[in-house]
Amino acid sequence: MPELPEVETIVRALRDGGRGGPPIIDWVIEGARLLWPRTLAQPGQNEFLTQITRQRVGSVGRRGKFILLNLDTQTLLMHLRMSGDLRVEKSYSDDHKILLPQLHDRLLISFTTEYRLAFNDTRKFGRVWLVNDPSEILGGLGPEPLDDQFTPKQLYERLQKSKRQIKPLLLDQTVIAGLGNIYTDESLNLACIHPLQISNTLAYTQVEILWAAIRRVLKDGIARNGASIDWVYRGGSYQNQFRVYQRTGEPCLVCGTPVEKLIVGQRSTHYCPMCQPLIVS
DNA sequence: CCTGAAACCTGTCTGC
DNA sequence: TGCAGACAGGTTTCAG
Repeated sequence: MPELPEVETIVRALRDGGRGGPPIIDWVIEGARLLWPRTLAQPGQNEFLTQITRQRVGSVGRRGKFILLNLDTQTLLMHLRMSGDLRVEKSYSDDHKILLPQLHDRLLISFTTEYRLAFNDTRKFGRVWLVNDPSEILGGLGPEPLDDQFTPKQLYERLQKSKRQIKPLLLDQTVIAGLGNIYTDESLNLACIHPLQISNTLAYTQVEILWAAIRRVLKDGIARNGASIDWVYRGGSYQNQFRVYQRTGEPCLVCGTPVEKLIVGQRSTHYCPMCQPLIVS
């Protein structure tokens, strides 16, 4: 499911309330139930359950597609991968019975507030880490695209360093953090760049346009609470703004040419062959 | 260094 | 109706 805008939407809901649940800031963890052991990447199950108990949620953050719960002495990192989602809900029914986990719940973290955080993940690709130093997991990530620190020059230098196709490069989280298949296709279309264009052939002007396109698309995605596709993600309406993603055969909104699809790096890739020509030099 | 394929999983949709 | 196959918002690992 989630790329940067969907993860940001979830993070804001944990912080401020929303998506059906109250904020979890300042809540104290009472315990945890691991329903699918492989969801826990680090540490072992016993250490995890012991260490997380009685820690307070000081703040909630995001880095790329990672969700960060900053606890008293440690950080809980969560990555939703393809089909993960979080719910904040009551642990008990009105007659004080513990509510059963929902289908595909993989981890339940209960708070002393009688609420719990459910990590739900149909495809079981999602992972959580409880670590002392988050940089051990997040250290390799590229820049945050919406940060003030992130400049066109910075993007240009990274693209110049590589001769890879631009689409797989933008999906590489060590190059730039947070883009996934949807927002990469949308960014490249907005910037009029072919997904197979070799990154170091892009002129600085084009990279400036791409930089602006990436930020525009991500900000619009956040403004609409992300995109809901198929059965996976709750809320979000950015799917109604798609310019090319999943619009194969439909007319380009700019020139009317049918949107084409090809496979790049094993990922479906949607683009307008007229607006996004491959420039061979 | 780069690309492509496979693996990790379950569910949905399409076409025969 | 049933079933095989393709495909899905991500990442890692391995072969060439």
